[in-house]
Amino acid sequence: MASRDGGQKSTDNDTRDRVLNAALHVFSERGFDAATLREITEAAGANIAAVNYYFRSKDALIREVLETFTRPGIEGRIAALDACERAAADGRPDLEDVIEALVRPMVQLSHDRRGGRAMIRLLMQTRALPRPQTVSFFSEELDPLVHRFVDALARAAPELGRPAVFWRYNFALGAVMQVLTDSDPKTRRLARLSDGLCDTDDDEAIIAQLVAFISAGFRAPSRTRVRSSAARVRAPA
Amino acid sequence: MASRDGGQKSTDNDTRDRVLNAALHVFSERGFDAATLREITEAAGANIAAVNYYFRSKDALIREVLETFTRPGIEGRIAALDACERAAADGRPDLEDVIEALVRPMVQLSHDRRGGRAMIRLLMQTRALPRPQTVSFFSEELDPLVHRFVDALARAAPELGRPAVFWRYNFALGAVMQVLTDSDPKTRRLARLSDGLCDTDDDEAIIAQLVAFISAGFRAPSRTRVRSSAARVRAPA
DNA sequence: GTCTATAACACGATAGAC
DNA sequence: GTCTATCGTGTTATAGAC
Repeated sequence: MASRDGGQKSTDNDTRDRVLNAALHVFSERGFDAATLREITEAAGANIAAVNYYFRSKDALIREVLETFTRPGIEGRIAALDACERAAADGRPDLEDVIEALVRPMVQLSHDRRGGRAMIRLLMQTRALPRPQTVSFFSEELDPLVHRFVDALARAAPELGRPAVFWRYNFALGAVMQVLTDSDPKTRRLARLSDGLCDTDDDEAIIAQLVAFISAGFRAPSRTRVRSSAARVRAPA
Repeated sequence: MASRDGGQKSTDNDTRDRVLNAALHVFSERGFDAATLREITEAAGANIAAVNYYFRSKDALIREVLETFTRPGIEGRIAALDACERAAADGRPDLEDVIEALVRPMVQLSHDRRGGRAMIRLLMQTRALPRPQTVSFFSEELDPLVHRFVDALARAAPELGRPAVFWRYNFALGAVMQVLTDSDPKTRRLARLSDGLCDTDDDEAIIAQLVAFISAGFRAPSRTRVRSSAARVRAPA
């Protein structure tokens, strides 16, 4: 896309990489709209015109940031899923293992100061504020991953119907994203609320809690719906 | 709740309400930064100067939108929690009931076209992109609610340690937010991914799935951490 | 490749007529 | 209360010197 012959870029371009990195961090902290190219290039120690030279526009820069930094997280989860499917010779992977394959790469990513944490923040933003471009990008990149996990989970919890697996995969993903968001050093909401009871810097603690919670959730029978009535209170519209 | 004499505004002001409503919707669809006062007033059928007349600035308008439209969701959950605590004479509320008190008001809100859905989107945005003003506002308004739920959940699941209750309350909240986001008519991600298997318009189905998943998660014993090792694959940084 | 200078435009805010 | 007109600022993007 940029220049060079083959199509991609040659990695020895210092300025381009510095801008790309700065863009990731500024975007993640200020949002795509509020972040300005001036902030980004300033943080990168580059000139404003550089972004127009290496990328074409702000939109193209956004796209490039997503494409560049999204890959590691996806590959991490694919690798982990591969591993735990290989470990299951009978084609019935262990439920805990599959869930850990989903959870661990994301949790570890969230503590990576070199871009992982910023990428997680960006992911949250694209979910909260869908733009045509980011939405299409993420669905292209992430949909296959979702289906792989849903398949694995369906095999690991065969008593569950396929719709239930879909629902619960989403619940699981939401649980992860929530806790990563609330563990963010920027806000530390969970640590503050729990008065320090929850150590949001302890990867293994987070993973252990998540795996325990989620796998129990997946083992719950699909409910045939008969409720006690007590909590049936209408929400004010 | 708005006001009358005490200092605020008299509710029979048409233009002000129209601007406030338009602001909610435009903010929720475009984000606080991208949304312009021109868009908002145009959508409200009002003049640009109106926002400066009734509110003081864009920032003040944001604040007012949050304060006005945040209340129903909070009150809904408080009312539901009150009800299920009253139903438990022995001070040990039913776990499913507490969880439904958390879940039902939010799910129902998300299908309210009159502002609830927009409010949910806004909530997601403030979580994904914390600004000083919204962060302080939400923590003032929502922290007490969190503590009430954590207390109730701790009584409903007495075998769980308090840290575990905090972790899992967050997991639960994340599960809800995720499924509400993916059920949003704007994106319909879950319906698309599941090829229609999940009916994201069916309140009761969503609630049933959520309650089953979350309560099972809360019933899982706090894990004493011994893992099988299979899925222990390092994520690429 | 990098920089300065600037074009072209949109924003929030407000003054002042009605 | 409502409107028009405009000010001052900051934005992306680019032309052109180095």
